[in-house]
Amino acid sequence: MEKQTVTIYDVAREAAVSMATVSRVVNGNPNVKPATRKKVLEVIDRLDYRPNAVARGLASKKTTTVGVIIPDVTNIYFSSLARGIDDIAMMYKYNIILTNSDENGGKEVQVLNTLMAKQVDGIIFMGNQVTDELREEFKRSKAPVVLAGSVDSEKAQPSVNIDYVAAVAEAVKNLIDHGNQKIAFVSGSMEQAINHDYRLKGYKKALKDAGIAYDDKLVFETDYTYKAGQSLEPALSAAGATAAFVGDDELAAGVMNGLTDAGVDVPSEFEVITSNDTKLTELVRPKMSSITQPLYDIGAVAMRLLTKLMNNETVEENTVILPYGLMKRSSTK
Amino acid sequence: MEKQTVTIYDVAREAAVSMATVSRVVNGNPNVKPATRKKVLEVIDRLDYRPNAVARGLASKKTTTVGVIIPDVTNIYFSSLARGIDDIAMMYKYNIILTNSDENGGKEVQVLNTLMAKQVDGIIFMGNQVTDELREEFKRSKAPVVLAGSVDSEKAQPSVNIDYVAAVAEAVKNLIDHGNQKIAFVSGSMEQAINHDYRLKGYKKALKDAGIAYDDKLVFETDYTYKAGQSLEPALSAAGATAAFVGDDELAAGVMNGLTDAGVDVPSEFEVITSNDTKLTELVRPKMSSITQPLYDIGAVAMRLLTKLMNNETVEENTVILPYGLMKRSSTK
DNA sequence: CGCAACATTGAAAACGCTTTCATATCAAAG
DNA sequence: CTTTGATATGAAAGCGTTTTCAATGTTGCG
Repeated sequence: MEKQTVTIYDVAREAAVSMATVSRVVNGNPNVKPATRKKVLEVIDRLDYRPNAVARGLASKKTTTVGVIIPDVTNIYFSSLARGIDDIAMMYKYNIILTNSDENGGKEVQVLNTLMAKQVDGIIFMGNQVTDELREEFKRSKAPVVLAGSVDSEKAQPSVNIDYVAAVAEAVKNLIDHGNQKIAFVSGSMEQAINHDYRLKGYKKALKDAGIAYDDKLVFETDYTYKAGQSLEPALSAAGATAAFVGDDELAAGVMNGLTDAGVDVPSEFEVITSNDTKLTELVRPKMSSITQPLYDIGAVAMRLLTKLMNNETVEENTVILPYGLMKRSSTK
Repeated sequence: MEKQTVTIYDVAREAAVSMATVSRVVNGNPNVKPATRKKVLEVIDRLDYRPNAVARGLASKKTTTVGVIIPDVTNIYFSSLARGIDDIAMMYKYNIILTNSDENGGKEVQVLNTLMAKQVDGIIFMGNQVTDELREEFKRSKAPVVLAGSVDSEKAQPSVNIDYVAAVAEAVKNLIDHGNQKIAFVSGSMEQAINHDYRLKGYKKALKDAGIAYDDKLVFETDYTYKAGQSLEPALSAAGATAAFVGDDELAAGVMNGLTDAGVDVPSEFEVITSNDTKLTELVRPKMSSITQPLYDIGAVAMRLLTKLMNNETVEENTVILPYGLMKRSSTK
């Protein structure tokens, strides 16, 4: 009892018009006599006709779906962006094919290829390591690609971000102003552009401005997990750090809880400032001070930018920088 | 300079074979002489041919993509399921079209329709309120639908869940065993089947078993947000509750922090147990005791079930119940 | 060597729509 | 009435595959 599908042809026959006319009314083409339109609409309603988007995609070469590559949906930072992306996408009648990449280069390339095979009209990429291979794929893609909350040292792709260098510098300066001399820099892999090309740069800048020598013993490269942060405490203390800038909220929560559990009081004995201003910052105690980012908007703006690109509209600026801020909560003095 | 796409026809011409043969090698059909296969493969490689999935979808009536309806990606409970779904989907060569519904019936119906228009091969639905309209749409869908971590009182759809009634009953019994007599039931909308048909039932059962009278003054219906939980404190105290079962982790974190901030000590003065065992339970202090659920697995199993359904394999049991547990952390005595 | 049986291949018809181009229709103008 | 310039409509050619069916090759065996 396979359900029978009604096609545009059925509608045409029943309404005694041509497929072309049905297509016109379905697509809102104005060149249809109102009476005809009405007649067709009635038949469509009666037969419960629903256009087949696949056929449409083949004929029109537009699928109204965009691919979204995300490191891990489970990471609030990225899922917040994703939410912004999806909302705007829906607003513009696009759908999202979402795939987790785990920031794994091989997987990313593979995913990118299947997205292209599926003829997505555009792609939003999140992930902070754009390998050469990936960059090549981006180039060969006929669908525009925009990076959201992610940077590429080559700056080849349109992207939406905040000014990470300035934001981190400001955050670290804040820590310095509180009298800290030994400030740890805790982040994910240094291979990621966002860490070595932006955050670390901001960190160094703040130190330099304050006349503090850079000491790579204070740089902790780990992964973006709660556990990783939690187990960092002994090392942090051993290095003599009295404060830390952390590149991810979950990681920061781990760091903070690890400290607290070890009897180090935050913020009186150790200050922590984090980067992404996700809801996690408010959940933990003490609440975490953070660089603030318009997470939802980064996604939303990236998607909006993508719609323009897909539409061949000229965009004034391919690299958009959204404003950041510093939110003082209770993990800093 | 529109990028030129190479089609199966180009490959056929260059390899001096028919499209049919190319199609065969692309699809791994064994009826091709090894020599021919090799020749075709070389041409494919040389021309960098990539099959157009849309055309393929039209011709084969299979798109290898499934639709996923999620209340909000930003909610860790659901994003954890989504992660399981995506991983298994990828394993079976499917892609995911992900859309947020905000549990809004109208939006859900609309989304469902566009998914069907896009000819998805199957659908995974998350959201705990299956309206009649939605149920109708499910029925008319020729793509199989499975509910993940979500229940429908009608039990019409295949689904993957835990035994909510038993789990909640056990959680509440635990609270009772600690000497609590006035236990609050805090959840989202009572219109959701999971709340009124399952959790509340479990709650009542536990009370009854312990000979405690049910008092609807202890039932707090709110929304699943941190803020909502946080602002519940005065009401909770006013009702004289000394413990609470909460239906969502973020909400529970709010409840707990609200209590703590108001000077009520958890767990000595007030115990809290939550439902979803997401990472949040470990982030907050005190860590939250929770019903444990195999979140990732719920998604994974749902997707696996869906693959079977899409494949017309006979499945022994449409309604799968995964095991739950109780994890004692520090928000209960 | 001849033929059955099977392995390979190709031609062409779908798949369900959009879009171009030509034809028809029609109201207003001459 | 004819002519003209829209305005409406239809025919048919794609879009890039899969798939069916028939045709052709090939092999083994008597």
